[in-house]
Amino acid sequence: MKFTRTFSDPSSAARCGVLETGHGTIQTPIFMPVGTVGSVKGVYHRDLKEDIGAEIILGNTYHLYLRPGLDVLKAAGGLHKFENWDRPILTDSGGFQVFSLTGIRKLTPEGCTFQSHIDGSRHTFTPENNVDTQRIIGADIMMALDECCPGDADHDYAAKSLQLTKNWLERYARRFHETEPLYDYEQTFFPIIQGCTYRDLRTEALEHALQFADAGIAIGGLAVGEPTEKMYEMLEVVCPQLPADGMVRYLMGVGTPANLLEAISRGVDMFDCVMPTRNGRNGMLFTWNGVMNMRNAKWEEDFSELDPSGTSFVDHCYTKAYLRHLFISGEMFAAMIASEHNLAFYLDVVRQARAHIKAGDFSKWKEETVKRITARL
RNA sequence: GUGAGAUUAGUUCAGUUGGUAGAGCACCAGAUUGUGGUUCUGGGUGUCGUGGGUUCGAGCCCCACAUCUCACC
Repeated sequence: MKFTRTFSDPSSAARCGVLETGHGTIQTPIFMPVGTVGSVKGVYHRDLKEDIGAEIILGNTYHLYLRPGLDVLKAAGGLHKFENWDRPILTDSGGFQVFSLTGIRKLTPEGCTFQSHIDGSRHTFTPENNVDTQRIIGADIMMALDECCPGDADHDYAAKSLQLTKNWLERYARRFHETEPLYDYEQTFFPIIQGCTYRDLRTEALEHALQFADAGIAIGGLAVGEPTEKMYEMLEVVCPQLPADGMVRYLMGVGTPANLLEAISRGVDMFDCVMPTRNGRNGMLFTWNGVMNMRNAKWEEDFSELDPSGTSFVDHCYTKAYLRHLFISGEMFAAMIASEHNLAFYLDVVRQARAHIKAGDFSKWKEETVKRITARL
């Protein structure tokens, strides 16, 4: 895997680049739709490619390990074949799920044990078996197993948590280099920088993680309860200390469209977030002119097209009133339309960002755009 | 036609010895950041069927009427 920086914005840390994978190249900055269990909920793969323009999607190791399970994934020949997606896939290790979603989990020197949210069965993730699992899934980009430290943790907790993440990273890297891909394309893995909101810990984390990084590195443990300004501050601490060339920067789990633009201006290249799909399923639409809650009564008789400036076909063939009706009626079609629109919008946001970085007017454009897209309609 | 029961929020219903009413769902609004097709937070939106009566005071007690349900001629 190879990352090449192609353009840099003169007035900010924003940059463009190209990430080459075994399933094609990715233009950065990029947003990656989340497809936890092998499906971007409610969206056809055809639309992901042709309408939305997704260049890479996510899968989740925790969820896929529990269901359908490794036997099925192995028999299918990996996740790409299983879900019929021929572009790159990135898998989260499942560390976030194990630490944030499951109440019942226990840390051991070996790894972490947890109970399945499906049937309560007990399982253990270790850095070693996590590598093996992501080999079977066949992700182009595998994520290291880490502990996602809460945003409000004190320094003592965050420091101990970081030690665990560092130890697991070393073991993860060792296993990764001892093993080979199971399928006929290259795999790489990204280390994850933790350290909560503490400058010293973030610096310690990135210096350690860089020893194990190949073409990319992730910034984790942000947008997990800390103020947004703290998140930006941490990006300003971390990004300048990363190599300018050859290493793509992935901010995990972020965020709102405004978060994306602010992070891009601070040097981030890759994003993923459940917000366009999850919030979309709940009636929230993101647009260039602001955010709409499609459940609101004010759309009841608004027969204008969904989003006149939208790039998706759904923006022009359905009306606001119709989508509100579908949401109020609990129709699954509502979730499908909203997901399609939001993902198309997110991909349009990073597409426009790339264009403005290349045009050299990114900072000015970002300031104006953030004001527009954060309005409430 | 006779008898019994019922009538309170959009809906299903609660409402103590009489002190101008409250739950679920729905609805309205807000949250949601490495996805448990969610979850959470806030909001009561009312001519207590109608008209009288008793009472300092009636959703509650009394009378009449209306409507609905059931049973019986």
